[in-house]
Amino acid sequence: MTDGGIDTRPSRPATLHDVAREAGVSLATASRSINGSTRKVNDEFRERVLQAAARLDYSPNVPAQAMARGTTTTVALLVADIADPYFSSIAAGVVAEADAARLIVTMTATDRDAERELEFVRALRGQRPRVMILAGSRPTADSAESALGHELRAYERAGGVVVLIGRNELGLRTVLVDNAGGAVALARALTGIGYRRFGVLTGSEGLLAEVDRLDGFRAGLEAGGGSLRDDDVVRTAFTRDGGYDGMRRLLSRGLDGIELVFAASDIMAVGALSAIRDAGLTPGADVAVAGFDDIPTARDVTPPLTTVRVPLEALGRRALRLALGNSDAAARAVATEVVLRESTPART
Amino acid sequence: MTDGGIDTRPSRPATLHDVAREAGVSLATASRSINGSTRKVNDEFRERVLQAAARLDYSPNVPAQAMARGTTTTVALLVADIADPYFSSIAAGVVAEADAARLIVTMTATDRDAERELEFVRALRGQRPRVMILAGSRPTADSAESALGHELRAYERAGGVVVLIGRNELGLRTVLVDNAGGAVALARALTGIGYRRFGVLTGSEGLLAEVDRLDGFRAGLEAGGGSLRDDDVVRTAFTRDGGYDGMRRLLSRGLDGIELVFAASDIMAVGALSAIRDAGLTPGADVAVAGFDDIPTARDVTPPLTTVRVPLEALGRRALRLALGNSDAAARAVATEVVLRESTPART
DNA sequence: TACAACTCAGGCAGCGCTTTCCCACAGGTC
DNA sequence: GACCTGTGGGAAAGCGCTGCCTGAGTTGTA
Repeated sequence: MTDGGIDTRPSRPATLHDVAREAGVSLATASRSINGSTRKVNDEFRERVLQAAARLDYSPNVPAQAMARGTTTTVALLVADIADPYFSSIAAGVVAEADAARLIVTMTATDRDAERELEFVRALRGQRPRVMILAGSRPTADSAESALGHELRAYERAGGVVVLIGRNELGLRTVLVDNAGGAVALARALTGIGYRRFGVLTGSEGLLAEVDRLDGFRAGLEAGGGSLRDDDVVRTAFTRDGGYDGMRRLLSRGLDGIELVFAASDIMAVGALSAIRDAGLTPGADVAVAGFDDIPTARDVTPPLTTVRVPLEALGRRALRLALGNSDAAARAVATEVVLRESTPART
Repeated sequence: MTDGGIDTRPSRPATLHDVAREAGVSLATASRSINGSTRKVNDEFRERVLQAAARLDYSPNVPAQAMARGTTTTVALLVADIADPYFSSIAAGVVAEADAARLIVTMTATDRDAERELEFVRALRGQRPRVMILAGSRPTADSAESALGHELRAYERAGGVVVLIGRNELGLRTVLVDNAGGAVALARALTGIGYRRFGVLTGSEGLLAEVDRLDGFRAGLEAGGGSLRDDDVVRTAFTRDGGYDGMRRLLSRGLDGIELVFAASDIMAVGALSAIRDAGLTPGADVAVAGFDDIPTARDVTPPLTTVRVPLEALGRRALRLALGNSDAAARAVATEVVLRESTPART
């Protein structure tokens, strides 16, 4: 870490006070020059201040500014799992939008643990973020629920704004995905290309997304003339391995006429594809598969996966816009779009 | 947003002062009770303070604490692209480790733009984070380089610590990946199962990772008796589409005896697989493909991709540990591991 | 009884910044 | 020339918290 002749002793960072002294002006003038207030500052003074700041490598102390101004420039984002493409895409959207608003994003993972989520909300509240965004659907009712609600309400009462993504509770601002509509459209598209007998892999936690997708799919089948028997609905974990296991269960029990398996998320569908292949069958040809979300991988598996595109990054952007008071972001659920690919070849 | 009978007027959040008054103790005692200092506090007093805090929904103002204490609890993380599994995995590691150290992570994306990176470093410096982590290799030399170095050095001089992931410049702390070693091992493994004639898809930006992987692969081939002609090395974008294009170039030019194409990253390899398939060939059988990184998708494509595993999350954890002064994290480059899968069937 | 030695609550001075408020001065008007 | 108005720099009061310092009260010892 040595640096030649340059002085590397840890010295305290330059303060505005230092800059003011160096420029030979008052603290107030220095402040006004650097961050530009409503007040005007003589050009020559400003120039002097700016040069002094550059000379001292001055960088305004954000916490101090926050305190003096009584407001921060922070957005807190709470997701279930950062490495999950679903959430990292949302995060990318939030960050991009925050960027445009010159806000900075702090990010934390709950690991899908309601206890941790509560704990983090509590801790994050202390940061006095302007906005708190919670992504990731959770079971509709649980013990930590009321505590979470209490915490979030206290935060809002103190002037914060919270936005929920993909869940609708507690009377808070929400960005919803049109899961039901997408599932309806998917079912109709599939019946439209000749499928009649279906199976479903869905989660077992009662998440909002799970329920809406299954209900929507059912409704769409009804409209399109497809059929789904209750015991062809397999409940399993909402993960790749869950999809694999669920599909295996279906296969070992005997497909019994099922032509297409709808997995309630793409990662489950990916697991299902592997299970089909491991059983010696060819996905698409022997049994078709469709998913939901359109994660990037969906294009890259073989056969490419039919799915419903959820504009994840847009979801993140919209959440922040909504928080910042952009009312058109408050519109109805984010639209989804059916994407037919080779995992569901047309049946003629 | 209405709330029944409860008062929802935005009121200023409770301060420690309020809590102290409510509990009938001094500010100092309230502070000591809530955050626990070296000083002891009478149990009864503490209890009273804690209850008052709960009653008022008190949440300590972190920026104010930061200022009073003269130190924050923030880690700033700068990555190229949050939605990229490579970076989101690293981020997950950083966040997990930060969590353990009760630090919170702020995250920003540079979009692979050196200008933006510089701008962000400047802005982040103002947050006075304890640690700054920059992930994502960049061309070794460019115009913004010296400015970036200046900024980072100023930050370190003021007591911060910066860690670079996957790049080694400016004499800063670094977490390095053993790209060369992994590539050597991969080449030997591939020659070991019978491959002799190779092609390579690599990036065109001169990134450290690109260079090391290619050099290592060459060295491994030499040792293992494989051959790689200079004009069988295709330089293209370090992305999925770059991989697709590069492979197509190779195919349309004629494979000319190439048995296996090594793509310098998994996403490029995924693109290459698609290109091969689109050309009517079967990846694995007609031409083998290997990648690098072992992103989750690598298992899910068909055929599953042979690659070199880079423990991305561990990389993130290690970066933070290193920053926090855990010296064993300063050890040598993070080891990588060859993972042979069906995209490179043994040639007998 | 007197005094030393502790213990621990409370007072208060900052931390680095923004933002009134005050005031000096320049320019304009009658 | 007296007065008003507008402009813009500087002094100073906080923002919410921590941590040093003071000093009151308690216990122990001679």
